[in-house]
Amino acid sequence: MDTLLQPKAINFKDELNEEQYNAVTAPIGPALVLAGAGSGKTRTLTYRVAWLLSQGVQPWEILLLTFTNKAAREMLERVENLTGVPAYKFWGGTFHHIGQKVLRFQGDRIGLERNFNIVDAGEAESLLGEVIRDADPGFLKDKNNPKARVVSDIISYARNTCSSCAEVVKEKYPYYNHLIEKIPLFHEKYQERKRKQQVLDYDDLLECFLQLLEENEDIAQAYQERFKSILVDEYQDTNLLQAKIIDTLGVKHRVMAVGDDAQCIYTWRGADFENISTFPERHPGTLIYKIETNYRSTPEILNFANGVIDQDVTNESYKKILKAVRRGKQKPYFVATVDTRQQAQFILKRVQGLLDEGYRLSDIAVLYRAHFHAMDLQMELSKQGLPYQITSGVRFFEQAHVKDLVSLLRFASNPLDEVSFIRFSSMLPKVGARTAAKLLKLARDLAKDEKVSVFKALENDKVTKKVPEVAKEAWIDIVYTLQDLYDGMGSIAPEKAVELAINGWYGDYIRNLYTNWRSRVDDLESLQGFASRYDEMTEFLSQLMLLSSETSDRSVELSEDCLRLTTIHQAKGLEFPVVFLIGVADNLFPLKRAIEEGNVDEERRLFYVGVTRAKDELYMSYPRVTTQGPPELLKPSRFVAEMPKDTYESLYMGER
DNA sequence: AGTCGAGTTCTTTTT
DNA sequence: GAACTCGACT
Repeated sequence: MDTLLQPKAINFKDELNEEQYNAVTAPIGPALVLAGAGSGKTRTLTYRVAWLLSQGVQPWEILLLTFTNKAAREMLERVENLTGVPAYKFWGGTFHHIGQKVLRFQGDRIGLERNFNIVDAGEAESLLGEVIRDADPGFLKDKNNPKARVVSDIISYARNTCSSCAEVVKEKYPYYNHLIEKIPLFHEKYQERKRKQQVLDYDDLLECFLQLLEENEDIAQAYQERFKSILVDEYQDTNLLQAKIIDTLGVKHRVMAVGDDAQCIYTWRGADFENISTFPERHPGTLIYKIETNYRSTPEILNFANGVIDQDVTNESYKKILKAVRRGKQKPYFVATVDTRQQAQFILKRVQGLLDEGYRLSDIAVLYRAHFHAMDLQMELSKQGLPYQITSGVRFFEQAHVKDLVSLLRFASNPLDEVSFIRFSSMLPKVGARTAAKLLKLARDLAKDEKVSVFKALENDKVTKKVPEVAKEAWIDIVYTLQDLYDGMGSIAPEKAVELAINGWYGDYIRNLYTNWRSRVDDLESLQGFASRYDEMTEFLSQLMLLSSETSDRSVELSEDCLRLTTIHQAKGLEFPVVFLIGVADNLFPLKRAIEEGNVDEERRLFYVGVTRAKDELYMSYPRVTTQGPPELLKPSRFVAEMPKDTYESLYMGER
């Protein structure tokens, strides 16, 4: 009977090693899979899904939670290839994505409208800034007080760790102890303000999700019954809030958590690998599976990696030693260069050598701790005309012109969203946040009195006469665009809406504002292309806000074969035949700030993640002098210095 | 009161 | 390069 539903016959025993096979075929029930780097974690998860299907579990009864959008996409793609079951049939995505989806349907139970908007970190910060200015006008002017950014960090950390702002201040920001009353107050006002505007920040997507489940027994039960199996990837990087969501959803003891405590690199966002060690207590009957065979790297690289993580003393709970199966080649290189320019030249030269040996550019990745470490390298690459793809700080959807345009759509979709209103209004001459807020209030009052929509009220004389003279013409144009968008909100597709907005006032505006308006219009057109993938406005807008990993690398899209530059955080889960780790010096990696704050162990785990991305060859390098800021002499990173000398090979460039 | 432009400083990691 | 500050201008 169960063979009827089995889409493709898979011989699990033949295609997996014993460790993987045991985890994949674990009985349905709570399970913890401790999978070391390069041990085939994704493969295990993919086959687990296939195995569940073979046991008669339906795709929509499986929930797959990942940490990034990319991971979710890749995983489901592999499942589709393996089983033939299309990816969309599963519930899969980031915690934020799933939270958004559930809240869209059932958020009304906790006071959310269906068309709530999502604000990104920057918008959340400026909203908080406004709240603070309202509650305490002098606060941000005082240099001794934290900036809105820092207050935002404190609040966010508290929310993600399910603790109070007061506790976070006490433990992580003792020098702000005198603000221990104020910050919770800001927090409270901030929550109110968001709710009033029907906007959610990233943390809300998790927090409200949990709240919904906790306060509504029937909804919680429905999901608990629905999901026969919940798979969680990168479990070591979940925070307490996420762990609670999983525990609530998986109360029927059906969670399989997959992770590696040695790769926990998100504690700054509240991740807590204790979630792993206490998992068996919270899920009685948990079976534990260890996968330690590494298929990725050469023994030399693994030996080095094992040594790196061995120095981490905080983390003894589930010690793993990765076992290599590959044959050796050569030890990792550690190269000292004179400065960042020479470091760049070294990489270019070595890349050329690798190409001669038969590697392709796409086999090679350059990894670093922070984006700005790669600045010189970028310049050198451009100069030499070597194609590269960088997943850089500024992401496609975060570019100003994209956000400007989207703010029109967002306001049309949710007219309570003041953040968006202020954004597009501020583009007008002589209009800033204050004037915009005033105009909106005026229009709202008017709409209420005369029982018309806000969009109609915006064109009323009483409002327009408060618009600065120079901005009047543009104002009317915007209002018409908004009205068109609003009228079509229920009926027109997102693609059409984007088109409407581009052809309206905004299209003219950027042509006059930017000299490179051509490429900006191109961006907006690709946004339109992206919109065509969605039928519903709210879905499209949410995706925009949650898909930050979509990058703005239009210059290289043409050539597939190019060098990859990324931060280690973004390289998590990826592998490359050849890896260059740059900036491997104390104060760069580990970062100065991390040393000062005593977070070296997290940096070490991050270093470990970087090292274990490499399959065949690993090059670590550092500049002896940095000219970023005041010139400074750098020493080799302690992560390398503390290693036995015979685990790597030192090279020296330039004069001593 | 609020906007604008010039000049200055400092860059972590992500949903 | 962006985010901030400061002083001038409307």
